[in-house]
Amino acid sequence: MSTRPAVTLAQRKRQLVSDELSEAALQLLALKGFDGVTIDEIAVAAGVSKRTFFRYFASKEDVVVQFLSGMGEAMRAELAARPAGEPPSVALRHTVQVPVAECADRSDHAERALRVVRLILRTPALRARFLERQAQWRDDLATELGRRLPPGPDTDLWAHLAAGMTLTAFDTVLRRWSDSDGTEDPTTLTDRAFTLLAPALDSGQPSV
Amino acid sequence: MSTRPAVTLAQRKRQLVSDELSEAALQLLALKGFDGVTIDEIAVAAGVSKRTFFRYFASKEDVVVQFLSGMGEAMRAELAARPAGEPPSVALRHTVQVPVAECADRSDHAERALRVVRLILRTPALRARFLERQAQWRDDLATELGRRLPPGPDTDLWAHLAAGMTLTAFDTVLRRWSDSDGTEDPTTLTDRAFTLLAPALDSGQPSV
DNA sequence: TGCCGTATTGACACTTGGTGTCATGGAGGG
DNA sequence: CCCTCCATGACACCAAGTGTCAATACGGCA
Repeated sequence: MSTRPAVTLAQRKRQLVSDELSEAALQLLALKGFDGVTIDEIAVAAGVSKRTFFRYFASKEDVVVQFLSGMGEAMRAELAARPAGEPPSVALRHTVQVPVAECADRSDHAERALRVVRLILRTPALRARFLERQAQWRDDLATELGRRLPPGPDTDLWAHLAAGMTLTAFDTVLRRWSDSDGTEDPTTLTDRAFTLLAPALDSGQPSV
Repeated sequence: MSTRPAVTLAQRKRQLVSDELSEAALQLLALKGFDGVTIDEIAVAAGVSKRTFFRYFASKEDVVVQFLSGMGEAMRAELAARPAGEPPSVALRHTVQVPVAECADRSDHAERALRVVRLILRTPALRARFLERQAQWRDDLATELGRRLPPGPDTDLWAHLAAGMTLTAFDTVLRRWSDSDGTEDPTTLTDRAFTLLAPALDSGQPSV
């Protein structure tokens, strides 16, 4: 066959185990709550040993949070791709819409996302990890925003605040979406949020 | 003697143990890092058993985070005390200045605060707990803001976003203060941040 | 003064999260 | 056919928390 497959069999096997673990964990956690499930249970359910679990995930929180891992990079990439002349409020709104759209579309994937988000928001340990991850995204967005601006004394401060407002909007939308059990449309919610934020995002830029 | 002292001897003893524990923990954690200190060490240093430690603090993180526990309530109270007619940006700026002022004043208390904040910001587990606590404060500020506004369809959304912006400003100021080793003045930093946020805080209120 | 209910504590055992180490076994390459 | 690499499981181990129980000290009361 192909002498040099783009993805080796070992890699696919690894992915398979990871998926199995993820699946088992989400199933059990949603069913019995975060503290009601031990890692041994998850590992056994996935047909591996506890030690192997920790070769795929750094912690119990990690299984859940890694489910949303792509969002940060997706947002950063979207922001980087927005045209330079675009007003910040528009660029950032589109940035947030990227992960939000994943929740908005009506598919089994979206339904699973709702379950995960609900689990995160109502479990303090998970919520804490999620916020930590958000803080990381905030820094990434801030540096990306810094690239779009002429350097000035308040540029860095403004970038961090703007990134913070953006993530605040994201977090708020996510919570309302979760609390409403997915009935509220996160896309229009995001638009409304950015209407409120726009004055600061667009006119608040430092005047040297 | 007084037949019914306002604070009993038992209560004072409890406070004493708590202080001793806090002191020992902060000392050791700042010295050897969060993961470099076991709870046994802290307990022994304070002259109690590990079991007693957990009767005063829920977790290792809790010792540190509880050090800042007053801030949330102080902010909520300050916001509640601001005059009703005051523009949101002014009221919220003063709200943030309350905890910031504790860092700004040049005293041994402020120096200790700097050590604690630095420890929190550079320790992922502590940072996560701190963000969790901030999320709580955000909800509190949001409900307090809701009281100042006429009820409308976007009032709740606006309140959460405004509270989020406020806490973002707080977090950003804290980080710059910590990164600059306390040389940057957090008070003026806060003022600058709210100058940037004011357009959204004051004009962004929902029109029905 | 002597007794009793209550709160604090230390000791101990136990569960669970998380890590280091090693031996095994299977897949693929020469 | 052998050799190397990598994933895995088994095991021991540490540290975070928690439940339980006995001892002790405090405060009220007769």
